[in-house]
Amino acid sequence: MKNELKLENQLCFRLYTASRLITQAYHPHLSQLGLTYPQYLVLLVLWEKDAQPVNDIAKRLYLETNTVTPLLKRMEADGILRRERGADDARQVIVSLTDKGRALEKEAGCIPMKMAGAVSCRSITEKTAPALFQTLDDLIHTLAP
Amino acid sequence: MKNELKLENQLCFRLYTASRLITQAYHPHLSQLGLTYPQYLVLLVLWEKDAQPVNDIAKRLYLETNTVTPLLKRMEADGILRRERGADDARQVIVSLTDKGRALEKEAGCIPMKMAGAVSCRSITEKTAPALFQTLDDLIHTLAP
DNA sequence: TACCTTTGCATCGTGAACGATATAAAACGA
DNA sequence: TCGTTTTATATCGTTCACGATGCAAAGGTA
Repeated sequence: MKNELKLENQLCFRLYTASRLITQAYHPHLSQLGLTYPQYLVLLVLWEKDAQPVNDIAKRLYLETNTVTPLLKRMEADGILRRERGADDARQVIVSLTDKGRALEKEAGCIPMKMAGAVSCRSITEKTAPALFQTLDDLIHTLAP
Repeated sequence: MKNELKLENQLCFRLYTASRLITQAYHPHLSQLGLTYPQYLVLLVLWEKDAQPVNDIAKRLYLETNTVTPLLKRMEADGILRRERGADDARQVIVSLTDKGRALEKEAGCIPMKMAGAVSCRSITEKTAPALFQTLDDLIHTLAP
């Protein structure tokens, strides 16, 4: 068979697998807080800047609103955030953290350190991480619509 | 807020995003063949070696059988492969390509080249790809159960 | 042989992803 | 102002992922 059709030669499969495995590694820490990984990402965005329209959150995560809307609804049902029609623009829905949502920030504070331990390996060090980040950012910007 | 809780500093978010975007880039080529990306991965495994038990395919893709089984059933319904109980071990289900499944290999042959063009950017070249592959493999082997 | 554990696969429920499509508000142009 | 287009979000259907659990065949062990 053609060499390019071998699993081992595929960048995409590596990214797909690495992404899934690292998300799985987050799971025990996040489920303690009652969160999924995509929900955690939404919180990262809102902790940086509260009260954003759906579209801004979606763009930040490179997701579509048809993915984010149900996600936000579940989080609203869990009492983590509020969804309110925009006052100036009635098309927008502004997403804001509740007290519970803000409180989760402190509880989540320890997660990055725990994860840094989990992913540490020969190839990813303080020294090599910046180049890896740069490569992935480059790839993302090349592919982003 | 803590610096580690910023989206920009997260390896996982980059992998998650890069994986989704590159899978989206595959979509137009795969949908022409009536395939999804995970289905394409299954075919990559079977094109390398036909007639494998479910478990071998799942392990190769770092997936669980509860993900792979429905995937294989859909592909069987599409006439791409066959699922048959193992003769020697009746617990196993052996997955084999049909003529249609084998024929898809030729049609898919051009996909890797097309994708290579799509992901080519400053950071990913013939020169830098091996190091990136090595890093991702290292990460995968660190995280794999 | 009878019991027990392991193995291989499947079923179920939930939560993403995402293409296609719908709906209403806002913006714009004749 | 009225009709048209754009924008912001939502709905729907299908396909993954995956934790939890079920079940039957195989493989020990007493």
